[in-house]
Amino acid sequence: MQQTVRKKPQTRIQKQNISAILDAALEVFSANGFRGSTLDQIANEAGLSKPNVLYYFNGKEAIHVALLSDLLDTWLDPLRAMNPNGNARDELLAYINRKLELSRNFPRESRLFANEIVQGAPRIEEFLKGELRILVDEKAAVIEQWMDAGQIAKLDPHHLIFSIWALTQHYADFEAQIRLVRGDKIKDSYAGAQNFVETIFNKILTP
Amino acid sequence: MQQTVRKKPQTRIQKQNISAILDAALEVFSANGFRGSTLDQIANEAGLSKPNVLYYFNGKEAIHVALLSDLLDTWLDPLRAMNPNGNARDELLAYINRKLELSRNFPRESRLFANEIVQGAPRIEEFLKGELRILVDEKAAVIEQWMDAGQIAKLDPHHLIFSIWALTQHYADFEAQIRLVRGDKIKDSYAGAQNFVETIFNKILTP
DNA sequence: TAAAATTTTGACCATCTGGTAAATTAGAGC
DNA sequence: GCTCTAATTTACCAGATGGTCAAAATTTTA
Repeated sequence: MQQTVRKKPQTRIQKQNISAILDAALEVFSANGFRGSTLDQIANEAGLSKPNVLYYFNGKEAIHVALLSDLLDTWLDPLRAMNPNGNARDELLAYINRKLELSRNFPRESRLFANEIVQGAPRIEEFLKGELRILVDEKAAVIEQWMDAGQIAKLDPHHLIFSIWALTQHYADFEAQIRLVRGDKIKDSYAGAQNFVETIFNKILTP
Repeated sequence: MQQTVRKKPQTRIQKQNISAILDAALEVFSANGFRGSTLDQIANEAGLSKPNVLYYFNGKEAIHVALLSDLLDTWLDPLRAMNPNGNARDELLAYINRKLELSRNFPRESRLFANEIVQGAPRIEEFLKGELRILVDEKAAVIEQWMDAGQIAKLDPHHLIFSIWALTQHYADFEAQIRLVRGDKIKDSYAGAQNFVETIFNKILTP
């Protein structure tokens, strides 16, 4: 029973195929959701046969879990990196920029996440009300202190965090909408995004 | 061949069952996406048998199309209602409030839409690059005039519209995340949302 | 290079799922 | 009531899909 988590070190072939499967699965799951994706699609995308894919993972669900576990970890990083002792505005704008960069560089991961949440987050409920909630509450408290100290405008810190998520992830999750509405006029959906987001948050945070 | 669109007037039973099917389908599709939903689920939710559902609609796709057609029409209304001759700030804030109300009152519709977009908008591509694009470009021009006239801050009007969508729809589409992250502390995901959104857009629009 | 371990494949299966056809039941109009 | 139409059900089917298994092919190791 070979799995991603194993005692023995991975062989060359294992490393290569497991990463090919995960990449293929990310492509397929992010574009079709869990139920909308088939093992055949994933196997095809990975250039392997279906039984061969199942040789490396215990099932469709296991691939999805492996993908999400990898993702959730990195998903917290930008928020975690916000320094309570730094300058309020700088820290928040840096966070916003990290989040926007994440959307830009990992749109498939963002959409994988979005698919989960839109459909009620059945598979990441524990993460959301566990790790994420603790981190958010902690950072919301930090933001509130900054506000109380008059460094930035007084706002609901939780809503502020949500608004950052909404705006930054929108560019990845709703990329299709932006692309089609903007048409061929715009080649890059992110064109002007960083500048715009930075501008409005500067205004929002000004007391 | 009975369809939603028919010459003969609908009978009492038809009206009742078609609306039951559409409501059930909205519930199921918005929670699972198109491929993730089954006719059995819809039939079950509607309290009918599967063949009975197919007596009223030509197939799974037809139900989905009927649902989306109904939706797309109302989706444009808030933006359409923005009056070029009105006061810039009032018009934009009114639009934002209408959009937020729509999310609050029709979260399933919002998620049905979100599911489509996240997965690449295969079924509403024509709408997005047709009707929606025309309306958006038209309203973006209006906003730009307001900006040029100094009524509101100079920003990219398209990005401004996207940011309104991102923020208002976030409360419906990512409701699961908000609910789980906030925990039992908050009963209503929209608590404080209107106040927050209005506050930040007031700041954003101030020259 | 031969044995051992790993990797890949082809042939299958059980279940799910969208959809159909014919027969049966219920309703509306007279 | 009687007839005609509308509505519903029962029994299916064909294809898709997740998954299994044993045999074959390949790679690694001794």
